[in-house]
Amino acid sequence: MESKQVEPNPYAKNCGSRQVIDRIGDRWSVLIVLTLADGVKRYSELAQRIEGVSQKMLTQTLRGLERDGLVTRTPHATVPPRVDYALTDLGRSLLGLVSGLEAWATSHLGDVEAARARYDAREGRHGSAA
Amino acid sequence: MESKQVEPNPYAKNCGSRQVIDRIGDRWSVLIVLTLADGVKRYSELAQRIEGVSQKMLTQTLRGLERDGLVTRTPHATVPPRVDYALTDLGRSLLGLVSGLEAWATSHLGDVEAARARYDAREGRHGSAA
DNA sequence: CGGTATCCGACTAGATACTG
DNA sequence: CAGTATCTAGTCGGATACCG
Repeated sequence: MESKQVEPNPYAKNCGSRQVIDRIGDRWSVLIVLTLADGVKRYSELAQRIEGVSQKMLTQTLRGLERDGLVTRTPHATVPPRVDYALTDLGRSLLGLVSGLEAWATSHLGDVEAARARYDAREGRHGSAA
Repeated sequence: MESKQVEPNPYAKNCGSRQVIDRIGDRWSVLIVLTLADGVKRYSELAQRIEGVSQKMLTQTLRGLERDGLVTRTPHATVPPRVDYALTDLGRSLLGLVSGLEAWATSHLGDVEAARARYDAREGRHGSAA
């Protein structure tokens, strides 16, 4: 078989690496992975910890992460029911990157907000007072 | 709720750091920053290099990045017109992270695809054929 | 060339109601 | 407790048309 393995290129629209970037970029994925950083969590813990996520989005994102092999889902047949979520090795391999993202967001938030304020102030003077 | 300056916390829905994560997470933002990594580019070069982006999304994302202080926009009053885009220092500070993202996506693409195939195969046996 | 404005369809995400 | 199903509003994003 001579199907050449071209290197993954996120600029190419058909390349799967773009899907991977999409998943990482997902607003809830990042927060979920971050929340699972310090160990296994149950569904309700995630829901509580991640402010503003709806049940639908939480479940949906969790399923996506599970599908991509980043988290494991472990249901317990107890009553009341209980489901545990944890990072896989693959998920953990992403942790450094994701917490780097959080760190960047946290430390450069001020810069970004200042830049926005500057830009928005500029909007007003398009040549005429508005 | 809280006018006190608490430390940025992406879990809190009102915290700006979530907006920052959103911007980074944006599918086109990542690709644009990556494309600008090796220097200034003009609008048409970006459009060409980033496959599948529409003019609307390219301009819109570029404006967002400019507003957030990550890229500069430099129009030249020549004919035909020409606009150059480049990363700011802030934008460059993000480069390591973003290319780390690309590297992760590239190197773990196979794992993710395998996990997906495994998961999807599982779907078929929910107890009923479908 | 490098946009902007508008229209409109497709997908997203939230609220709600119900189930194992 | 941990979901699933459904409905719907809002947003996103592509195509098109036109301007500086």
